[in-house]
Amino acid sequence: MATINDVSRRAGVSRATVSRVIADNGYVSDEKRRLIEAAIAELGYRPNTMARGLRSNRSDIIGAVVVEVASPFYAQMVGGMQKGARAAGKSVLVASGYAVADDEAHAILELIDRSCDGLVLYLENPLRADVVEIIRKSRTPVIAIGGSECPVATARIHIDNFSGARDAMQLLLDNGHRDIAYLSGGLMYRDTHERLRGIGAALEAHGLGLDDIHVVHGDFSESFGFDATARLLGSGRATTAIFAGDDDVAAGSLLALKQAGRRIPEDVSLIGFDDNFHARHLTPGLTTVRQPVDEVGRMAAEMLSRILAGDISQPAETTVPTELIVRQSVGRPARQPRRKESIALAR
Amino acid sequence: MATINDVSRRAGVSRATVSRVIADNGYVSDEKRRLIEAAIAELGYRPNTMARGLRSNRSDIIGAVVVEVASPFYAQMVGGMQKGARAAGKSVLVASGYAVADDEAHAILELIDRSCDGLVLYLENPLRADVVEIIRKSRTPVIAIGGSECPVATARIHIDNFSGARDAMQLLLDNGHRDIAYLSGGLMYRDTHERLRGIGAALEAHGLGLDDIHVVHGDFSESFGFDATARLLGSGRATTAIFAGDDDVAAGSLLALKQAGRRIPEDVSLIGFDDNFHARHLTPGLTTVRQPVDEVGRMAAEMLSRILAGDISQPAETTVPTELIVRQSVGRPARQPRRKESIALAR
DNA sequence: GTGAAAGCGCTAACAT
DNA sequence: ATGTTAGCGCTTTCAC
Repeated sequence: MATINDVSRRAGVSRATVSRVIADNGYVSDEKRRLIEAAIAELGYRPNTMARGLRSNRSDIIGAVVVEVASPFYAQMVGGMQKGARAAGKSVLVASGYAVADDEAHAILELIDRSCDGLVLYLENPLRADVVEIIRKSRTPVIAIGGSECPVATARIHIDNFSGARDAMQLLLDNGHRDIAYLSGGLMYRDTHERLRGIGAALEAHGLGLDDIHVVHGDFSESFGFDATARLLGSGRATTAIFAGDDDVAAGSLLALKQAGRRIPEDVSLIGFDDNFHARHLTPGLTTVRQPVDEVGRMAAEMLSRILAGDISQPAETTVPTELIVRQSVGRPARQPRRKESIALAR
Repeated sequence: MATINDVSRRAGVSRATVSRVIADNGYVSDEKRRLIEAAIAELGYRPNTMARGLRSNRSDIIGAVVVEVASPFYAQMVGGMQKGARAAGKSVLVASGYAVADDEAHAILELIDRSCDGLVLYLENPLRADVVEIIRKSRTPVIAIGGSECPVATARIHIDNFSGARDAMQLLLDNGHRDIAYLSGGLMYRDTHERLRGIGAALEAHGLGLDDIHVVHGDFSESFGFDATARLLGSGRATTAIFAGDDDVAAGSLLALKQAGRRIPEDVSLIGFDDNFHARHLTPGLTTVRQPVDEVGRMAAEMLSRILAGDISQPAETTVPTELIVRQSVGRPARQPRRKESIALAR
């Protein structure tokens, strides 16, 4: 492999001048520039990223920690980051934190060790103290997305779970539902709390409170959706609508409803969260709340690039709106002999 | 940030000895080792990967090019690679090639420039000649997965599309179907050809040939599935079973069938390929062929690690089996007045 | 505008 | 078993 030395010799200039051409900074006369470019082409020279990084202390790599790259949600986010990073001539190195504190710590350390210029962190656990220390020392800018608190974040991108959940709940209420179950994700997630607040706000607007619906806590998984729904149906509780913590939960819930012979939305309405790839492929199409995941990823990478370029005029906190996607899984509840007021309330 | 110099000074040894401890090679007395480890801990020393890489010409990074990280199929594959790489203490740097020759070339060059120790390539286009040259020169080992030819591959992992397609077609034939449409992916993919061969083999075993079914060429997309199926139905052609090129195509096909009021599998049977996440969530559950994508990713990373460790006893070519996943979308065709032999043949 | 010189932090011969 | 030495390929003052 040709080195910068070979190029400089061939072009009859010093290494410094070649360096100026590659990095495209400093003054170089047109003549020498042409000579150098010719030499580069002839030799098939490619700058050595390691040597560059060692010397300049930059790697042009953005490190990203997500919960699990293999899952569509995060994969899309990473895809967005790649696009944003590419525009700035940077690459993305991803590590999965598997929502486990030590794995997350491990992932971050790995990225720091690789001299990532900046980090995008989607964590599910509070940062381990030693990791906080190391990030601080390394002076690496950090963009925190959603998830848990992050004391080292230079900026934060945050999906508007509050409004998303509020809109979803409002849709159910506006349709006349009053016997509603919310299959919530775990309380360790900030998302969960925010969504609960959003749900509370929607209920309040209808003169109700969280106590008036049935909240079940579990996790963001299909099996939770299935089990919780099966239990719900078995309990004999009147439920005309289910709000699932996310689309995976909704998929499980849907399966349980179908197995129990319930029609959707005639017997039970169902609404999800995320607008996963499969949401529209469920039958009926799942009404849900879209989180603009790819866009969030792109934004994170772009923000980081700007920060790295020395642009400090970054808002510390950005909120990205969600969008209600109406498909076929929500309808009006059937007349319910057991609760007269539900008819009265349904305009 | 502390350097190896700080550590050596603090421990009262030479840098070389510290290096031996970090890299865990060469002889170091227990006493000095203890001293060094203490110094490392006290200083919070972390080796600089760039310096290391520059000197040793290894990066412990595996580069991967897939079609598109954001898509669930490749995301899972990358997830598998991460797992395999992690076991060997390596990281995975992913780039997307978007199935565009120049993007693929660009992605590979980027990974090579980053001094990846090895590459895992899932490409959809023949390698550009200059890229072949550069990979050769860099002497980077390459694992090629599926897709197109790759003249620089050290080893090849290959999903058994032939058997998968053969099994799927056989299922249809065994169920008594004779009026079958195959909604194929593009002919530029090796996968497509192999599946066609598999289909041919199944047909042959039943005394038939490819001419006896209706093959439509398109791409691996939901919209192709929808359009092709709509056209099929509009043509008045008798079709009792549709074999979709992949599960996305199947999803589109299913939608078109439902919109046309066809019952699945009573009126038309449907089979897919991939076993995507949503395959089981379609209604009815989609019978399909599972490709063990994550496992392929893991294998690729492990193989590469072994090759990098100097283990040459690698089989040059590995084939990973597919698995027929039987759900509810395939059944026996209804009696067909138009073709008596289809009843006779169905044992 | 260009070159000379000095290292970035580490590893790998080689010597002891 | 440990230290000495000589760079890996590049960038960046600092002169001129």
